[in-house]
Amino acid sequence: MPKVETFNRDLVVEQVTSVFHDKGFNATSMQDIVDATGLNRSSIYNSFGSKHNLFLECLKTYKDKFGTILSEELGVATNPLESIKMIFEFYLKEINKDEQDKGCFLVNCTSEMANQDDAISRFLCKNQNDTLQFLEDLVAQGQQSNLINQKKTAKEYALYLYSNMQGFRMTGILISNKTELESIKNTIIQTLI
Amino acid sequence: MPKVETFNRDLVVEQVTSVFHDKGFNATSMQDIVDATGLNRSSIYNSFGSKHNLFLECLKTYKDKFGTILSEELGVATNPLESIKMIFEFYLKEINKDEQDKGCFLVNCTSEMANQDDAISRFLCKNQNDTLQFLEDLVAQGQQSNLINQKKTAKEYALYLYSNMQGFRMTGILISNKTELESIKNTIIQTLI
DNA sequence: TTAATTTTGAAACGTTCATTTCAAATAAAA
DNA sequence: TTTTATTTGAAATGAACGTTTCAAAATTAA
Repeated sequence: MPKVETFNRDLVVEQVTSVFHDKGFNATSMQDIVDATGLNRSSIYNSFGSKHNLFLECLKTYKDKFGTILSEELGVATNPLESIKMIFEFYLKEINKDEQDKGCFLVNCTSEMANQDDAISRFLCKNQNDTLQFLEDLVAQGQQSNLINQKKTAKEYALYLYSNMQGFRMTGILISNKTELESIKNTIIQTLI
Repeated sequence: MPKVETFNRDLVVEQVTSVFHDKGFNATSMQDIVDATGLNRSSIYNSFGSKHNLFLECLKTYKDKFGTILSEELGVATNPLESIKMIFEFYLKEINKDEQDKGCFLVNCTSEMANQDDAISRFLCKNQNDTLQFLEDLVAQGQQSNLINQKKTAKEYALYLYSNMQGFRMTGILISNKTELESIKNTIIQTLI
């Protein structure tokens, strides 16, 4: 029967994601991917189909991993407002970790490909809607317990927070000053209180 | 003496900007640029030097044009808070005009190239600092006239607004609903009052 | 141990890339 | 009108692109 894939698929996806995240889809060549993984071209095509397909898999894995880590972190939150704070603190940590100022893979992908590639666009839209729903639930709970003001509806605050998440990630590309970024985070939260 | 350029440089830059804005730097080929302008390759190289140089010129022109139009619009503002509101209303109009959901050329460029290209990065940083200073001045004036609260310093609010400008432009790529976008704008302003 | 099936390595595929070349066309200065 | 400097058009440059090919190597069920 068949010889089986010898490489670690998860590891390969992680290595490729790192390249895509750094350079974007279009600036990343198949040669870059070969170099980053040490795999042969034919192994990559055999296992992933195409550069585009490989990119999509990286994107999905990144989103899942990101979501999982975030969920874990939010587990210790004592209330919904605390959860929202922790989301931005999580982003802040991500920005500080990001020494090459690559920004968020998902945000970059939106900027580069949302208007060019239907499959990517659908994925990003779905991800966006999930995030908005998640935020709306959090805000609604926060408003019920009077931790978050009622000047706006939960849905409106969800949109506001989502927009700020993207802006925060973008801002982190050119601004690395921790104090400045923390100030932005605090100002965003101030709106809800 | 010399034969003189027959084409309209401003028009050409505008045509090329449109392509770069739509597809980004890396996905735009020299052939795309030839097609968009109707010029010959050698004319382009003769007049602009390289794809990279042409891109930089487009970026600078975009920024200048953008800044000029915005300044004109802000001319009718009755006070600093009104000016800030109008900035976001201007962005809102830009998003609504943007039927192909291309997003902001400058934001997209930050996402695609800030961590890859020193010349571009320097330009973007300078532009960012100018914008931050402009916002800080506006906020400071607004605080002096008690139109904007003093929960945060002018500099902190400038950073917050800058981050929101980027987020707003990013959000506009995937969200086209005018009401939702307007709600985001209002929530951002609410923070200052 | 053999047969069946897949993954691999290395090379090649045709296409497109950004850029260059250079003679011909052009236009203003002399 | 001639000279001089420059822009053009068309073609070519070599390198890099994403993808395919195919025989050889590898693995496991029979």
